[in-house]
Amino acid sequence: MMTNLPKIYEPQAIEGKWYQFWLQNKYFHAADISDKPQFSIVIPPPNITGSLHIGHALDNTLQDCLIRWRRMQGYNALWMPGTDHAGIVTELVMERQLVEEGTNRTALGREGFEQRMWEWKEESGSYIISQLQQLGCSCDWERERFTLDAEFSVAVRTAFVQLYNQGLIYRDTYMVNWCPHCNTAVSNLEVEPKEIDGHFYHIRYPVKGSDVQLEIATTRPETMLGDTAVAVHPEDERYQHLIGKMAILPIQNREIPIITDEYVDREFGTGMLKVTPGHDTNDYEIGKRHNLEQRNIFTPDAHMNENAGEKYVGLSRWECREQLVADLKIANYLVKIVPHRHAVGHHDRCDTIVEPSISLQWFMNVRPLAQQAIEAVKKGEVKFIPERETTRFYHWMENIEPWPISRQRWWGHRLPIWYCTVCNAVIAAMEAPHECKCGATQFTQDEDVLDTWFSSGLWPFVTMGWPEETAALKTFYPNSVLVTGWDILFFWVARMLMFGLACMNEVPFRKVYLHGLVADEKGQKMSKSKGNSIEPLETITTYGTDAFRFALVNAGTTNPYVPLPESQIETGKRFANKIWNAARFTLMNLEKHPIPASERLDMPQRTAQDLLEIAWIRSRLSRTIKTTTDALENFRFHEAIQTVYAFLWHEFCDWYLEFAKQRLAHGEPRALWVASGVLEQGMRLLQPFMPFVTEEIWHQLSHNGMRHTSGDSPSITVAPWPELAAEDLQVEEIMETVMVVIDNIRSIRGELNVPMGAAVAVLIQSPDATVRERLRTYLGQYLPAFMRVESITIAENVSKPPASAEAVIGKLVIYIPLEDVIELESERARLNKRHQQVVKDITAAQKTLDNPNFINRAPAKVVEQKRGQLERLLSEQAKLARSLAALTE
RNA sequence: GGGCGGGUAGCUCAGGUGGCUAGAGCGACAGCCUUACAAGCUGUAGGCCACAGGUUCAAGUCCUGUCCCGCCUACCA
Repeated sequence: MMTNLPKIYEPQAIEGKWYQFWLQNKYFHAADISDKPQFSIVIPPPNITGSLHIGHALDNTLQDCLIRWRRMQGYNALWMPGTDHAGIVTELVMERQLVEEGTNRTALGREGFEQRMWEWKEESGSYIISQLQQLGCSCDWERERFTLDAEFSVAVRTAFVQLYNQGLIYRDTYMVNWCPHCNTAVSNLEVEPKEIDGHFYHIRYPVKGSDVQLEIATTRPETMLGDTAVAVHPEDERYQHLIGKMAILPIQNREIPIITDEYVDREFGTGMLKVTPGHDTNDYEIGKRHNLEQRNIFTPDAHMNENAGEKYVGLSRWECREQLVADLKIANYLVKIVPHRHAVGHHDRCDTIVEPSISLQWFMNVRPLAQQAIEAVKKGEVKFIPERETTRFYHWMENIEPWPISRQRWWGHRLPIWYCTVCNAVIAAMEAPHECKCGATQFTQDEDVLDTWFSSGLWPFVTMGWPEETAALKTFYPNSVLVTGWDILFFWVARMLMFGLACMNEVPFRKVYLHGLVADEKGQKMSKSKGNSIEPLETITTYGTDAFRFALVNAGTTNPYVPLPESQIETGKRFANKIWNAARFTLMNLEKHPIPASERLDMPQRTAQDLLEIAWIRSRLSRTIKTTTDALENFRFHEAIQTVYAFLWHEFCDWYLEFAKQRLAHGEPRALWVASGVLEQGMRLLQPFMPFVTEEIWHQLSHNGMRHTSGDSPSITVAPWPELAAEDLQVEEIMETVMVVIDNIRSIRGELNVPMGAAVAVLIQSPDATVRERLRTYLGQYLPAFMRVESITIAENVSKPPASAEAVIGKLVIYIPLEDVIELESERARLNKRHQQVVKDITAAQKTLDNPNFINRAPAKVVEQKRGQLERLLSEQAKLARSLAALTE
């Protein structure tokens, strides 16, 4: 038998054990074919080489709660796990590692580099998985996938070729965001505009055959080396005479036309725009409209190329800027430099300032798919929670631009594109072609790899076996829910939707729950680089996994930023300890009072013999089950855990167990037996949130004489979700009457500092026979659970004993004679405070009831309530006034 | 420039479709080692629900405006 349960809950002692138990018994496994209803979630695959950060912890805890809850409800619940190769980020980390080793990726070569990446993946790849397991995640690990595994490769090629054949994937020369550090094109989404303090450089451009000098403002003087025009607004009166003339580009002394374009803002700067079609998106558009030359002045790593002129070749962008400005100044072309704050695009992965450049890239025309996705959402095939995200989604999708999908990198899915070495024909195919239509048999495969989001966009169906028509695909697609942070709505969610519609002809998931990002106490997003982040594993070691999960779920609102103060984790730890001790108490007493075989603990309907507190706790439990279930249905995680917390702590522990103690003291163990039943159900309710401590307690209960009410389940993980018993409003109302009286007596004792050991006499006066009857029956049973009681007197009329404290609750009055302790002053103060409050409430209620419109228009029920309230208040006020008068005498 | 979210106790936050006296956790104060838990128990204090109007019998909740804070988004060089 037990009794050696430690007084303090020790999470470290049990967590590993239970996780292994769950794994060994395959409780997390979902069947491909099942009679049960399906429920499926795919994990947002974490970076293979990453480690668990606070954002993962929140995201995965919420998913685990949903999966564990549905599993208990009897769903065939699949949580599909896996990892992402994560393209550029991963490469960058590896590159840093290589530099430390004194080498670099060029030295290794493509094959050597890829091999290193795979080796690294093999050795560090399971790290993040083991961390997810420490967090308690109940993924179906047998199914684990990787976005770069062999099956994925087939799927990616299949999708690519299909989209290519539909004309949705094409190759084009276009202006893209170029990252000079990563040496690749990136998409708009990967560019983060950041405000920086820069300058406006005002530069003079002479006009050919004239003394006029144009004054042009720019934030990037070095790009003038690529200027091929100067533009003004067609209706700008100031410059009409210059239109069509040639300007002379300083330093290079190149002639460039002065053109007109609607794009130019007359109000901004000098109303005159230098046009650099090769390195500015807007200028590129202007250039196309006017057929201007596109001059590329940068090398891929953003140094100046030969087009920049001899003097500048080889300089970096910033060196060139400095040199050029100096040269302009000497040649007297520089008018002034003024400080100017503006947004500059940075590559989100390496924080390098991107260089818009023209290059030959592969694009995906996402517009038609975006339209389909919008329609699917409008038809309700997918729902966003919170709803406001729908607006953001529409806005993005309606303005979507072609997606550059090729990356000049090595770690990723290589484009399934081959070029004929003879006729340059472009062939998209699953494998290298054998023969070109020109007869040639030699091909080279495109060097580029796909944007990492291309493959993760296929995640919901590739993980289920696509392009094969597998049973899993049939069973689990579309997924039930997707849970992720709002910050990757466009990156990932939108893409999955489009790919799902393109490849499966069906949305990938029914609901998308977008939670906030974890922030510190100042509302700043937690991140390692800011140094303000909570380390999940350290937290788990210090507080225990369940405590951590408690805090995460409790914070899991849909606010854009969710603070996670340490105190919340502390609360989780205390809560775990609280229920641990409730179990300890229950078990210790069950040893002395074993449950007889005839006893039913499964919360059936109330029977006439039931003790009031048993009927009450049953009703409260039932309400808790209902509220918790409802909250989970609607993704209100905070409400769900708050409900269970409040029930277990403040109803079960604070009241019910105290009642049970009282019963035990009188040799009546039944309330205790029921306590074990309530606790068992409470553990089941809490299991999705705090799986470890609940499993431990649940087993302790079963190994120590308690017969479970959850059938033959071998683990709480697969035990049924608690079922509703009937709520009993009358029982709750009776108990409420008793509790209010007890609260008031406690309050008197507390305020008047009555020592714990002192027994009190309680006199209660009530004009209501029903109330008197209830209190006569029950107060004597329950009051002694909380204090020493000398006697209880209940009557229609009670005369106030001398030197007594009193409390008035509506028409009911409680007197407690306290000859030894009472101080008239403090008693008067107490009553006076209450009296003032009552008078205030009376005024308000009176005012409402005096309004004829209220009587006429408010629902009868509301009017009646208000009248009842006023009546009670008036009665209370009268009694308080009388007592105050008596005290003053 | 456009859009979204927020402003409720000292702090962090709850407050489905308006309706009894606006809640919780943490913190503060006072008192308790009451035989499950001092990581506990009991009691107390603390709110012009940002501000100003409006709708309504009734507003923390709905509408309009204002002021702050945060975020997303946009081509102002």
